[in-house]
Parts: sequence; C-alpha cells; structure tokens
Amino acid sequence: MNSVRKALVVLETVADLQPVGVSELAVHLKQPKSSVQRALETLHEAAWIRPASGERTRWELTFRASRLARKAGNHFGLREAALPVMEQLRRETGETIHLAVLDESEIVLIERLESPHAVRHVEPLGGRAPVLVTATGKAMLAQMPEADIERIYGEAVKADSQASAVSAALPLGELLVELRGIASRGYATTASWRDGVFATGAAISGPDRRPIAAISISTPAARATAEARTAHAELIVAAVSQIAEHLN
Amino acid sequence: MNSVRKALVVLETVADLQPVGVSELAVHLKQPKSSVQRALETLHEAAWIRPASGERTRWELTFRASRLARKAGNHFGLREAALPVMEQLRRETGETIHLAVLDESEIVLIERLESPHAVRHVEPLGGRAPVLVTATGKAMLAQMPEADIERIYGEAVKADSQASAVSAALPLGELLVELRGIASRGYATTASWRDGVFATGAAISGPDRRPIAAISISTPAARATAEARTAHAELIVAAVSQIAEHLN
DNA sequence: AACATCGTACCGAAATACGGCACATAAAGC
DNA sequence: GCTTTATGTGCCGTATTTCGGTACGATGTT
Repeated sequence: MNSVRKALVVLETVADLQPVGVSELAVHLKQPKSSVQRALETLHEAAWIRPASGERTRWELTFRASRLARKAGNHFGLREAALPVMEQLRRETGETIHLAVLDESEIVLIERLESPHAVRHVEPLGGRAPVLVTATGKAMLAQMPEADIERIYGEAVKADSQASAVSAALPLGELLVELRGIASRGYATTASWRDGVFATGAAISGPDRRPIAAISISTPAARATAEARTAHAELIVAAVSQIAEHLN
Repeated sequence: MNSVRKALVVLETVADLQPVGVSELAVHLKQPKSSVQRALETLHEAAWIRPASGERTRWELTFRASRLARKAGNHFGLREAALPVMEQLRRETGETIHLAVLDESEIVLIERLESPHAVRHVEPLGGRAPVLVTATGKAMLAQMPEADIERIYGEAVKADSQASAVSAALPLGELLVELRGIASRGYATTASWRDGVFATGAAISGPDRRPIAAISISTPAARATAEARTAHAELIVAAVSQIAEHLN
C-alpha cells in the first residue's frame, strides 16, 4: 500500500510546515506535484487537514490527530489512576509532580500538578525531553530489557547529535550501571536536565513489569535538602505502586 | 485514493478499540479481513501502530499521532505566547487558569496553571467539554460568523443527545443574544459546567478576528464575589489582548 | 506588461489494491 | 482428549487505481 505510506508522510510534513501549499510540499518530499495533491485531497476528504483560515491554497491540520493522540497515551485509564495519587503526592511534598510516557528516545509530559511555591519551574505540557537526562526517563529505562535499553541509547545519541543536547558524554557502560542501581532502589534522580532543578522519578509498571509511564517530583535545588530527597524517594516509590494497583 | 481512506478509518478504529485484532476490526468496519490486514501491515511499517506488549495478535497506537497532535493545537507558538501571560494572571488572581481550543462542538483543554488554594477543581489535561456550557467555548463562539455558530450549535445538540449533557434546553435564539452580549463585553462567564465552579473566559483572536483559542479563570463559587468577578473580567480581557500581541 | 509561481485538471500505461479462498494455529466447548 | 469455533496469515488472478508527465488558468511579483 504505497499510497497510504505516501499519504501519511504528507500528513506528517503538513504538520511540520503548516500552513503549507502543494508545491512547497512537493519539493520537500521530492515527489511529483500530482501525487502530493492527490494525497492532500484525500486527507482533506477524510477531514485530517483543512484549508488554512479561509485561504484555499494552504493546508493545516485538524484535530483528528489529537483525538487519536489522547488515546495513544491513555494506556487504559492511566491518567485517571494517576491523578489522585499525584494530588496526594503534591500535598505531601508541596512540589511539582509530572506524569510522562516514553516515545522512542524522548519522554512526553502528559500531566502536571504544580507546586504552590512561588519559586518553581513550569514545563510546558506535551513537551519533550531526552530520555537519558530526565528522572522519569531513566526510571522507565531501568525497568526495560537490556536489548531495548541499547536500542534506545542508540537512538538517543543519534537524535542528540543533531539536537545538541546533553547526553552524548555518557558511555553505555556507565549508563547500564546507573540503571541497575535505579532498578534496585526503585527510583531515579537527576539534576542535569534543567539548571537548578532536582527531580526524583519512578516508573509505573504494568503486570508484565514493563514500564507504562513514570511520575516525578521536581524541586528547586535550594529546597532539595538531604531530608527532602530521602522523603521524596520514599513517597514516590509508594506512589507508583499505588497507581499500579489502581491500574490492574 | 480509496486505500488511504480505508487505512485512516482503520487507524481511528484501532484507537477506539485498542488493543484489537484483525477479525474484530473487520466485523466492526464490515470489510474483508484481507483488506483490513493489509491496512494494518502498512500502518505498522509506517510505525503508526505496533503489536500490543509483545503479543503479535493485537494492535495499539504508537506516539506518531501525538507528535502531530501537539502541532495541530500549536497555532504558531500559541502555547509559548500564552503561558507567561497565564502565569501573570494566576499570580494576580490566585485562581486556576485554563487554555483551550475548539474542536468541532467541543473545547479541548491544552494547558492549565493551578490555583495555589487548597480548594480548587482540577480538570484533566486533554479533557473535552461541550462548547455551549463553558466560558472558553462561549467566548470563542461569540467571535465567529453567525453561520458557523449555527452549524456548531447543530453539532452540539446532536452530540449531546447521545452524550446526555446539559445544553439541549437552550434555544438557538437565546444563545445568539447571549453571544452578542459576550462579543460586546469581550468576555463570557458560566456557572453551569461544573457544580460550584464559576468561570470567566475570553477568546484569543488572530489578525482576522477569528478565534484561535481561549483562556479562562476558574474559581469556586464561594470565592466568586462581585468584586472578584469584575476583577477577573477586566484582567482576562487585558490578558487576551496581550497574548494576541505576542502572537503577531 | 511580461514573467514566475502556484494550484488544478487530464490521461494512457502499468502497477497493485482488492477480496474470495484456503491453511495453520490457538481457544473454547463438550 | 477430541471436536469445533474463531482468529491470524498467505496466495492469486482480475480489474480497479494509482502514477507522474504534461498542460492550462489563476495569482501575484518584478
């Protein structure tokens, strides 16, 4: 089904370049205009794209995709199971709580409850971050089979080389040692993602012990005392097992 | 491009029924198994779906869709332009601030900054609500041409009849009057969406005066004094014009 | 006013999507 | 344990469709 593959690529390219016209797409994709336009017409009929704000010459995405997206991250009531526990965590710690899932070599932030403190860092929802430098990312990695870890590590360094992120300096060997420690402790920490932010994360695992998502507690370095760190570690380990129960 | 249309329908059905197998899909779609399976194979190669947790017999969505979704709601830096202003609004009011966009007859919550108060209502991110009973929804409607309003009204009552929501009692005529008032004031209010929650909303408009998104201030009824209401109204009108400036 | 660029329509040749059928494997029923 | 039902997968000939080169009209640019 070659046409489907092409149409999907067109769809993704429209997402990147919107609002965009036929010719521009054709050169980007190195495909004949005719084919691109046929794909556009079909996507339009299927209501995945629409003419941009009245103009009949440029195309943009509709919300068809985002309807799917919600379900993609929805691993069967994950949000519903996690939110109350996250609420309680925030009450107990007074810090910002994040819920994230894994997408290839990145984590995606899907829920957030903020610290009531004036000093805090707000991460945009739906935002992405490299898996190797985040507490949630490392916590999830630690629960995965070694083969998967190596594959994701490969993707991450490949992606980072062009995105100029932080992780490249970390050899695979050291990472595996760190992950082994995280797996036995049940939680991960990081201070290397955002400056001045210390985060404690733990993975939410399904019945097959594969990680579904992860939650984290983020705190400004100034509040990350030794006592706070140990408290956060204990609380988050309890929280993820509670969420996993609710998930069934 | 019939195959593309079919493949997209298959994709959406997988989203609804995941994790799901070939045969179940085939009966749901009233299509031959062969065709459905070919579509699944193609979607798999394109990495839009994957076998569910190791099993090779059930399919689920990947995050390919959610990558698009973020851009669908991204109307060119909307989130980046809105967040700082929303931050300021929250500081000034001490209440929960929402950012929502319109999707057919529903609004979709895409950002949220929470009230620091202990008493507050937390709406899940990505959540949807009927357009006619929310402050954000009415604020956006009020900025649209009458033809669009009528179309959306029609969709809304159709959707509500099967979703058993609140709006059906409102005749179109009354709605148009209310929207006219909202348009001239520049903000909308509601108390009829969540019990005990009073919300003030205003639309963020593009250069063509069409609504792009809307923000709202949600407060428990107990804190919604007359002074608070007028303060919120003034603040939110100022906020949306500020965001619109940042958008260019 | 001449030109470049863009979106759209047409068309013959060839690729491939189509769906019925059959087989193999796994669950369910007795 | 054996039969029966359901499910995932492979095959194949026909004909429906896609494919991309080319051409035309509209738009706006120098």
